[in-house]
This record gives sequence, C-alpha cells and structure tokens, in this order.
Amino acid sequence: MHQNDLIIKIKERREMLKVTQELLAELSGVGLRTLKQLESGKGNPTLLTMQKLADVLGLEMSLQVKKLNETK
Amino acid sequence: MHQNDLIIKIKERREMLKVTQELLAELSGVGLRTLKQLESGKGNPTLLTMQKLADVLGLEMSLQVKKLNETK
DNA sequence: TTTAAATGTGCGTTTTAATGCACTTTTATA
DNA sequence: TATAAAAGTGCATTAAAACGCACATTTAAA
Repeated sequence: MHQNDLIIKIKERREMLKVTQELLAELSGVGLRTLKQLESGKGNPTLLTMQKLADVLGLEMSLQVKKLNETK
Repeated sequence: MHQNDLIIKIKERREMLKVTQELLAELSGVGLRTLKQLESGKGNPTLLTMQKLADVLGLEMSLQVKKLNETK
C-alpha cells in the first residue's frame, strides 16, 4: 500500500462513518488544519499523526512481509 | 499495531536479512543518522521515511479495519 | 582479549510537519 | 436557488523530523 493510499483510506473511512474533518480533528487530537492538509493530498504525516487518526476511526496500521507478484 | 511496533518490525526485518543500518540507509535513501535514531527508539518518522525503508526490506504498510477484541 | 565492524549519541543546521486564523470554494439541503 | 455546513487554501509561527559529522559504546570475529 503506497503512502498516499494510506491517507486515502483514512479519508474513506471517515466519510463512511459520516464524521466531519472537524469532529475527527477534535476526537483524535490532530489539528484541523493538519487533517485538511493531509486529506487534500498535501503533506507527509508522521506515524504519530496517522496513529491518532487511525485509532479514532477503528483502523490499524501494520507492516507485513510483501507477497511476491500479487496480481502482478 | 502500535507506532513503535512498526519501527521494531523494521529493525527485526533488517536484522533477519543481515543488512547493516549503513547499507539500508544507502539503499533506501534515508539518512543513516535518521535510521539510527529511529531504531534506537527515538523519534517519530514520517510516512515517507517508513515507506522508503519498508520498500527496501520487502515490507508493506497497510491500514485495515480493526477487528474487535482480538485476543483481548 | 584485541580490534574492527556495527550501533548509538551529542551538537548544530536545514527542511518541513503541525498548527491557528481568516478567507474562499464546494457541497448538500431546506 | 439561497444559505449553511463542510472542505480546501494562503500566510505565518513553532516544534520537530531529517540530516551530516565526529565521537562513544557495544557487538562480534579473529
């Protein structure tokens, strides 16, 4: 999963849950400006920022050994 | 997976592959100082830094919906 | 045990993430 | 379509990530 895909996942999950950026920002402790920036495709968040957002959204980050030639 | 766990996974994977910090730094384009800092448990890397390291190590980052009560 | 390789750390600099505020644009709904 | 809510953006500031260099510490091999 590419870096941007992770951010897209955050956005999709937030929308699926019908949560606004403002509420997610409040609940997660991430600044609203930061969240807006990320979701609009700009920036390179830190792990901590991602973790805070993921936590609130019921998502989990993981690192796994890549499978070879998956769908390739 | 907690934030630190991700970094631990990077370190474990590097060691399993018998790659030195110096070589991983070169191959990934991440500064050696940065890698040393991360692996010694300090710092809060950006997604881009994680991605660069994961790529070289054959690891993949992902965000998944958290399962409830897993082993809890 | 010696000694070289690998890893960890202090210091200083540059770049950039995180943030707030105010304003614009877009979206959705009454 | 008015208009209010939600999302996006410019500007400026602060904190911290990324980095190199030099040196200390630890680990592993001769």
